[in-house]
Amino acid sequence: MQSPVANDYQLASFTDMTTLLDNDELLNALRQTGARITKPRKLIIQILADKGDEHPDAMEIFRRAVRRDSRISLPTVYRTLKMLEEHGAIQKHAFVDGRSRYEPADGPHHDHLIDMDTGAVIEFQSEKIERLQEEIARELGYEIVHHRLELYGRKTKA
Amino acid sequence: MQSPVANDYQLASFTDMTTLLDNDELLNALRQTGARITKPRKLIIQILADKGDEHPDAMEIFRRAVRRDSRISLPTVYRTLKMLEEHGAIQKHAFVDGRSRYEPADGPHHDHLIDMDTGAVIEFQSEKIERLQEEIARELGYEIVHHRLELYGRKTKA
DNA sequence: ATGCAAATGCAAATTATTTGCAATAAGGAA
DNA sequence: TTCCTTATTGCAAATAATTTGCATTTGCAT
Ligand SMILES: [Mn+2]
Ligand SMILES: [Mn+2]
Ligand SMILES: [Zn+2]
Ligand SMILES: [Zn+2]
Repeated sequence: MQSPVANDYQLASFTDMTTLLDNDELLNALRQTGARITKPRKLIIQILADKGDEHPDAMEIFRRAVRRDSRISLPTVYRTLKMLEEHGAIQKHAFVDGRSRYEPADGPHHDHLIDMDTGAVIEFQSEKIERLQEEIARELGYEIVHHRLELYGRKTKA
Repeated sequence: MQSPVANDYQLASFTDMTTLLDNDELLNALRQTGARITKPRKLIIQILADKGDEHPDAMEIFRRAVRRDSRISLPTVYRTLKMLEEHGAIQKHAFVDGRSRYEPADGPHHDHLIDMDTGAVIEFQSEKIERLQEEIARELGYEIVHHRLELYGRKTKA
């Protein structure tokens, strides 16, 4: 089962810094930019930090938020997500299914494998692939600003 | 300028089979499925086969079609594109900019590098990356059905 | 406590794509 | 060729995700 050479990739399960996002680190940073720390914002940030099922979309975040404060609105969820993304605190992914999904931007870079049957999102990282991408871009005369790598597949049966 | 080892990737400029798509091959295949070869369909297939600027979106295809027959409609363009995609004759890509873009599905697999300044789409292929993807999926217990790899970057200055 | 700009909620707008439906036309039969 | 059936079309309206206008509320510096 173990390959002769060290594995290139690894499952992206980082150290559990569950509460890193909502801890005042971010709130203070936001305050610094002149942004106001409102109740809806704190709530949304908390929800994103709660590593439940990963990569929720805006509607799912909205649902979870409503549970805790029914006065929140969907536009505010979108506005807050955009703000957090511009601040670099979260990342937005658009998988093939339409909606955008979000995740905290702490932890190292990784890409995704989507289970086509269950919708599950599995994270992985491959230094080799990252390097090859850089190399390819460089030889084409380009500098990569960002990239998108998604594998869509099904569990191997048996 | 040439690297010491053979290049893994290569620019995806295949043999120029410009008229492969619209030649009766496809039309007959479609006829076989019971589909009718209508004027709008022939037109759209021609447009896709005319390798002009690559990866046009539905609206662009619609514009080009209107030039040759002003009676065509946008829904018909979408319907025809969907049909061709289901038939495997074309591929649909959704880059970060929203709209979906289409290209004939002849030629070998390749991925894309998008010039963030000009919007230009550069094709490339890397056997190594493809292999690594397979390997990663396999070790995670998955079989890849399809994938998406897009590099977004800018021309290296100087 | 006050005041004001930033943020919110609601309704309406956007954008890309899809769908309902009556009219048209493809193409096999006669 | 002409007929006939039914797939396909064009148009208008519907979707679905996300965004925006605006009057009202709220954070927070004074
Ligand atoms: Mn992730
Ligand atoms: Mn291509
Ligand atoms: Zn990556
Ligand atoms: Zn590929």
